[in-house]
Amino acid sequence: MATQTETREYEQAKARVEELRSLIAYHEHRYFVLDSPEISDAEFDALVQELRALEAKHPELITPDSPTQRVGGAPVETLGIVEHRVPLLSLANAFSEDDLRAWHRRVAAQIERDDFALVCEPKIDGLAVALVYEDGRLTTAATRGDGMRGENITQNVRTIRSVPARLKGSVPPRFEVRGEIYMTKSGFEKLNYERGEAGLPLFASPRNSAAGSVRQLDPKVTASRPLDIFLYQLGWMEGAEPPATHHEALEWIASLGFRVNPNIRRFETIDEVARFCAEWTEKRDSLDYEIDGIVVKVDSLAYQRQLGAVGREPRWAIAFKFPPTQATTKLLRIDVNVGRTGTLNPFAVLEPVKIAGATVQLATLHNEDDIRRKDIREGDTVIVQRAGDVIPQVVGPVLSKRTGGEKVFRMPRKCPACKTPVARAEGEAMYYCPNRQCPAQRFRLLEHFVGRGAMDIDGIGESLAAQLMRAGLVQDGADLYYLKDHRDELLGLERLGEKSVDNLLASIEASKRRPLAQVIFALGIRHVGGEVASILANHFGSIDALMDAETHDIDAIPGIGTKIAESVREFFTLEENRRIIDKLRAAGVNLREESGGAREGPLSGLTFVITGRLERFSRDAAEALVKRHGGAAASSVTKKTDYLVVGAEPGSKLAKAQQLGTTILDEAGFIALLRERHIELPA
DNA sequence: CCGCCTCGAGTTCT
DNA sequence: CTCGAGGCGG
Repeated sequence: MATQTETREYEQAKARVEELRSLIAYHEHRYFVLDSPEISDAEFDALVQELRALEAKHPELITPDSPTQRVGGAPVETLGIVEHRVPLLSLANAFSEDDLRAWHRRVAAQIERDDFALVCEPKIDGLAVALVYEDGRLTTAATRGDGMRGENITQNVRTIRSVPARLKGSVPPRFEVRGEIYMTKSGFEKLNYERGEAGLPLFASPRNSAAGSVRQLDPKVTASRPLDIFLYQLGWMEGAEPPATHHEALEWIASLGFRVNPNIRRFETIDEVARFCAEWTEKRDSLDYEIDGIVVKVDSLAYQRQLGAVGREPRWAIAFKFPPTQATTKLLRIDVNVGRTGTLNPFAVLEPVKIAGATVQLATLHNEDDIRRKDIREGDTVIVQRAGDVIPQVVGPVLSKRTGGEKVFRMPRKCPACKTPVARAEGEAMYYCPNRQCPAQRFRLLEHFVGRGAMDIDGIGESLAAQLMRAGLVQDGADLYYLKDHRDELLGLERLGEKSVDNLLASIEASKRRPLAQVIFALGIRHVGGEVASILANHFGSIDALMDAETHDIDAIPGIGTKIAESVREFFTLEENRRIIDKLRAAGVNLREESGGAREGPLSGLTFVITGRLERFSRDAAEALVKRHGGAAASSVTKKTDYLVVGAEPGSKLAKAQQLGTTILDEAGFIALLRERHIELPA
């Protein structure tokens, strides 16, 4: 009978649907929580597709916790209100180590002992949520709200892939876990970039972005946002004995398949806690999510009960807050610099503001498109931060502080230095001053010529370079080699006595023996940096051979394409540039490759990236050492990187390497590796 | 033609 | 450190 066949098919489908759901749940856990997938993305997608097809055929098998429902249900009119069974408290803040130790003393006094354990957790800058599970299924997710009542965001939280919709094994019939929903920095950047392209208003920060995403009425919007979650506390539970300590509770939460932050540590003393806080103050930027402090909690739940709360703040926990690396200040105006290649570089002139220990007054703004994308206007109140704790950066305007008197920036039509009309090449982001005689360009070119990696002449900085040009003593780098005939004029310059003139002339003299690659680099040919200069020097062996080369001769070299070849060719066809070469030659500057450097060595085939500050040698010296022994030194971490060598205060490269699973060496490890391969270290 | 990998260029502050 | 752009393989 037909019905019998149908029933059998239905039973089979039902069984397969169940199986697929548990398979998918398992692999999602491997991928999103443990970060170690067992199957490829394509294989995973195939499982989801199969489930989707079965559900389409048998809609009655669809349940709200099915992984296919993660893309989001129907939009709602408004988010409902949820009453928290146990209020979500806020935390007292500690702004210094003293505050932290004072808190510890108060706790010790109240429980009458000082040998209690503490748990430290990075304080994620996101959105606090409470998740309620009944019979192993997620039934309610709510925002913190005012601590007593929050908004119902269950539909939206179901779209976050690392939140288990159903728990495995035997679990208490009802319990609540608490955590923080956040957006990764990389996800935020990508999202904002896409919003900019689509002409949508930008989010100010990953935190804002996460909050906005979670409070969407349409879960499909939430599903499209790169959200994730860390759980950090057991709210309440029924029908089972709760653990005795906070860290055991965390272990239990992790064992259920929730994501728990891997950087949580348990300590016995406040000294260790203080050290932990200090460490993270330094390396907070190495994570791909924002943290604004460290939460310190008393581990024992019995002590926690004994300590209780004052008002809305528990006495058993405190938030150690990092000094802010972001601040708001006024953007006074946008000025424009001219680079050595003629590029016009806009930068922000800010009302001075202290950020992370330094007073920031200037910040680069890259180009006109970037300013427009971020909608930054002159007169705006802006958020400023120090990327990697160093380089100041304008994040964006504070729209609520707009008065209407702000001015939209427009790139000047004429070069600010020489008044030549500027041009913007088709499809390029930068404006150029096309005038090769532009004084600003010549000045930057001279600075480049004497700089490190180029002719490396000590004693010429910004001010002396400017004076030499203003006095008419130097027009280009080659003129430096004729300064010895103008001793008297040199002595007439500011802050230049007999002794400094001698030193200056000596270092100019010494620079005549730089290798060919550095001379080529010093010329400042567009698209020719240190790397390309080195390739050209190796290939041609002398300036003369390079000067006489045709475009196709240069183009044929691996690593060199048409753009570079044309740029080199154009440089040497210009009379003024050939004259510079003549002057260098007449002065006795080395214009040929001294000797072919040994390329093979014990590090052949290995690629190193060096980041942070090393103790034993400068980064340049370390890179030179690697290259001298056949290795390659790259500037950014990719799949091809074999070793990341990490010094003090590393930046974002460390996170990238951890993400890719690159082997990470500290300085001692690096030195050990060199010794192992019998490489002598410089004195 | 697209996406990945490298390199080039400009930059801050102490 | 950042972004943009050149080179090149798929």
